Amino acid sequence: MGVSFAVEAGKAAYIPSGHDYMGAPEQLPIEWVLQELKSILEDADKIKIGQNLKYDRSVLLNYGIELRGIKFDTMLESYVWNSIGSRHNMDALAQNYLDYKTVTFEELAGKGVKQLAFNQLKIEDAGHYAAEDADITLRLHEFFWPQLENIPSLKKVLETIEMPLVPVLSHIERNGALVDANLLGKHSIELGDRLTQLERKAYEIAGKEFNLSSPKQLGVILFEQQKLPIIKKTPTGTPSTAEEVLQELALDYPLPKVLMEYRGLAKLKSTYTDKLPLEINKRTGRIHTSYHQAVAATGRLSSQDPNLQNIPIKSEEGRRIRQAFIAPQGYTLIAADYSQIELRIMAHLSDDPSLLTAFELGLDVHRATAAEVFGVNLDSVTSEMRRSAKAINFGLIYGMSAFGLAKQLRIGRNEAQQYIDRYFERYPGVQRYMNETRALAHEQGFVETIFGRRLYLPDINAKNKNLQMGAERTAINAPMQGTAADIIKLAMIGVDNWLLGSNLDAKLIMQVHDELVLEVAESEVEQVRTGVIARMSAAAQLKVPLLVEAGTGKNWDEAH
DNA sequence: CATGTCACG
DNA sequence: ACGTACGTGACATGA
Repeated sequence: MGVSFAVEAGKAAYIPSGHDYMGAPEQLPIEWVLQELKSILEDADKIKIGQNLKYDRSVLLNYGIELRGIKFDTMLESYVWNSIGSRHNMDALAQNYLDYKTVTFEELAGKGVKQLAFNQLKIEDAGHYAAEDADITLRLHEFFWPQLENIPSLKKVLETIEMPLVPVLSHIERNGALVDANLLGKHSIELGDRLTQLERKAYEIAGKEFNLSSPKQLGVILFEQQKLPIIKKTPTGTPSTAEEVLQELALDYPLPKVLMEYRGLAKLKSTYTDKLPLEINKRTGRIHTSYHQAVAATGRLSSQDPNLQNIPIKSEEGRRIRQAFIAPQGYTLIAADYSQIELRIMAHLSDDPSLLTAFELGLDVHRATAAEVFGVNLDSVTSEMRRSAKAINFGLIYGMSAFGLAKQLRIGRNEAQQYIDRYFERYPGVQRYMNETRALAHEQGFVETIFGRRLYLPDINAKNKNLQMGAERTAINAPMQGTAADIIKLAMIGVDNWLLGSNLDAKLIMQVHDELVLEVAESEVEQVRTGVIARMSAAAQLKVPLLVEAGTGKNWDEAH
């Protein structure tokens, strides 16, 4: 509809172009406006400041303009400055940091079905709104940047991680992923049949029909009609019908087992096999998610519309959904993921000799932990011991309690405590690191990743002990989860820039926290695989090697 | 729009 | 006595 900009705080301009309400004045054609601006927008030496520039970059690219010189993004400045202080949309930032109330789009255009489109807004109104956006963005930059410059680690996170990542994410979003809608359609029909059967079975056991997808109706059947024991309550005090409850009830009663199967399949159908085909872009024939760079407090990305970071994998049925993510004719998918990256980061941070040695020797770390905790040789570790050790390792990353471990492993609390005690005896460095991290969090009110990204913990000294303990768990977890996020972001920048500067027919199409997925011409698979592994492994120099495993295949499941 | 549930790392 | 593992996003239900 138009372009707004500002070069000096307090002054801004709007060039209207596409407004077409009754009586709208004649305007410059957008193609002409952009042609005139093209040389500035594409000049890498003319620095650009914006709010969520990934979006602007993409819009401009639709008009054949490659936005260069993306130097500062106020959304990301805010996120690096304080990832949880506020939401990072411009209206909130203006309110929080400039004490300025912006005109919201709703105030201008109304809301609901009667809301006006932007091209229906009076040029005077639109002009004020759009110019204010530009002005406020510039003022926000002038607020954030001097403060970020004062904290070198934050400046570095912004300049070497978040800003260079913007075009990379834009590339991935625009590349999109190819999905076989036909295959998903067949899967949907099959799931539908199985759900109908399960429904019948449930009605038979219950003696009447009810909506299996309604926790409320289900609660009546289970706890009032069938009088099954209440194992857990939801936060509102109603009896819970969650998976773990059903699992326990299933030991003694027939209906919960049917419900568990129903829920699992219904989730796959409603969220994935039915919906993903609808997300395929008509023009490109591919699925284009949006990656959000300023949502997760720890530094991770999130994926939305659709979320491609929670595509099923754990069940056989789930893997069939991954099989629908395919490579086009002549291409292959590569899925490269970091092996145990958070535990490796824990080894690095804690400097624990046993943990460092385990990774240096390339041991199966859960097996090694089991050997230590249960006092046996590596060769004598049973699968049960390994399972327990794995739960302990994950628990440590999450800042677990004996209670949590006991629940996870379905063992007594005392036994769980013994496991933990034994672990800390064998890995004293880890215990020291955990204690130091908690103390530091209390002292300074935030924790940091290896790269200096901060996570503030407003509840770390709260009177409410639950809040405080929650903040302590976050304090333990955030440096590991956040450092892993920093590392893969650096790897993405390295991989994307390498591919762009090469003649390789290969592109990034997805990121799933510790995994990158690429679509590569068949003839170049080995070259790209080697290059990706090298760049992911070299994204950071830790005291332990960063192991990357990369598989290939015609679909995402096969590539794992 | 809140709630409960469940998919992923 | 109570609540207790970290981080997300999407769906169906029902008020």
